[in-house]
Amino acid sequence: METEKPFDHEALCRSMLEHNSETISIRNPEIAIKKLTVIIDAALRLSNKKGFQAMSLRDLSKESGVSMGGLYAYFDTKTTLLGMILGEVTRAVERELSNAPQEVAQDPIAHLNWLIEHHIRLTDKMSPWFIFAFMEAKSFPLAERRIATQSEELTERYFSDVCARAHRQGLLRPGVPQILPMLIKPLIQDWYVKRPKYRRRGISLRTYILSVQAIVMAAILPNTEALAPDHPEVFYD
Amino acid sequence: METEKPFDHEALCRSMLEHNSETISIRNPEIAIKKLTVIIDAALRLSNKKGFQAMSLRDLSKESGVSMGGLYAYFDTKTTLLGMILGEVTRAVERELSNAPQEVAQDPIAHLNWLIEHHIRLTDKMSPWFIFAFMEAKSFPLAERRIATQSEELTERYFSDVCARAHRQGLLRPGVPQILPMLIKPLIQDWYVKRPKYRRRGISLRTYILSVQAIVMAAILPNTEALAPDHPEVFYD
DNA sequence: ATGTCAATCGAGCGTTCGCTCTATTTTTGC
DNA sequence: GCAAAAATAGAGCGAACGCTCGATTGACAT
Repeated sequence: METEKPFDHEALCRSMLEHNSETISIRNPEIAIKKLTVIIDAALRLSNKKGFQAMSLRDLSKESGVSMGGLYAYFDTKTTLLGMILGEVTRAVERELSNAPQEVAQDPIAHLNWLIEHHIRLTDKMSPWFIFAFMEAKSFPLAERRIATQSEELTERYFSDVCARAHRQGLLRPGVPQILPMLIKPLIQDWYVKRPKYRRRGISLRTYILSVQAIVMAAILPNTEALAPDHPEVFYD
Repeated sequence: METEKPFDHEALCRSMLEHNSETISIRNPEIAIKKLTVIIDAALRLSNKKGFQAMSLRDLSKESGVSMGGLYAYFDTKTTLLGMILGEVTRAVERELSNAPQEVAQDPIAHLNWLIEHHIRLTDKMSPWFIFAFMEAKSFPLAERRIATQSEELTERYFSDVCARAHRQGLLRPGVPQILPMLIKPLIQDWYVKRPKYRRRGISLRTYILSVQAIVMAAILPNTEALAPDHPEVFYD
């Protein structure tokens, strides 16, 4: 069973190897990256199907084609494997969302739309990773859960900072809920958390992004009429 | 102050007993309800802390104070226990959201606000149940997962029906995303999925409800300026 | 060819799992 | 007050778990 190749899976595993070199006992990086890719791929597939706890290492061995002993050359504990995947997700978010283009970052409204679009696109490309991080967060050991919480708060700060800047510049209409920045994340998350539903209904990634942007813009901008002249297919007629 | 308690665990467990009488071998209903309440209470506590799969029946026995053999008087399989809880959640949603007051149901906008408020309040009162259903949905066996999916679609239809009615009556502004009804659910879910965060920041239930309503109203109504004259504490100054 | 070491394997270890079953205690009917 | 019935307890069963480790393979320098 072969699934579609995710976004630069190999590059993610290379980064993963660098950040976990002390627990990975394989010396040859080429071999390590190739095999790590196979293992992580299988782990995400199995884990997202029936849960990380329910995935046994014998399942993982069978699905990846790597023996039990082979697996333990890449992690010393099942929990370590979990932490390795989580770490890669948080790194990706920080890497992708922190560097908005200069001309976008100057305008808070454009910046907010940029954050929404790129966050959704990132979670789309890395959806198995984000599904994993979201669903298994509660079973993390305390240390790893702290990291997850901080990552979540970082993401939210991107939104709240840009909203605060917009507010300071007088760009917000009256009556914008103070918790709006907290509610952007769940709007974004729904794309990968309930992805089969959107696929079933034929909702495209582009439509989804435009819709979330439209909702957030309607919530914060004074003049909402001028919003959606292009893209008529996205909206009620 | 006399409070009707439609949502306390005992009433839910009574309903649960009625709907699972064939798998529960206890004859005396009083005993059954009392003990079932203790068991379910413990099961939700343990399961929401570390996941249903990770909760062993020995854990559950210890936490609830009921012996292993005692537990199996109430379910024949661990999976059955999962299904019993899920069934009660779906029944509660259907029961609570299907009967809006006549005067509310006549106005689509008022109806939508009513649905938002009552859905959030329901999930608040039954939050351990909803957290359980949300987090463990993927580990359901196929049959139970079908039920969960149908329940999810039913909830969404409440929103999409009322939006369609509003649209037919010409109450929507131009540029309302067609997938907006799908995105109301995640806005509602965030209250219980990330409840500790909202508690940590001192966000009240009332503030949360008003905020979600404000965002949805801003997304669909032509004239959004008149929205939030009362409740100034909820919004940006 | 041979010695060396990284890479790989999978049977086996101790533990814990879901679940059962008999023994025991508590409640009920008269 | 005492059988009969209902409710409860927890040791025990086979299976599956996370994890280990000595045996085996493959690659390469000499």
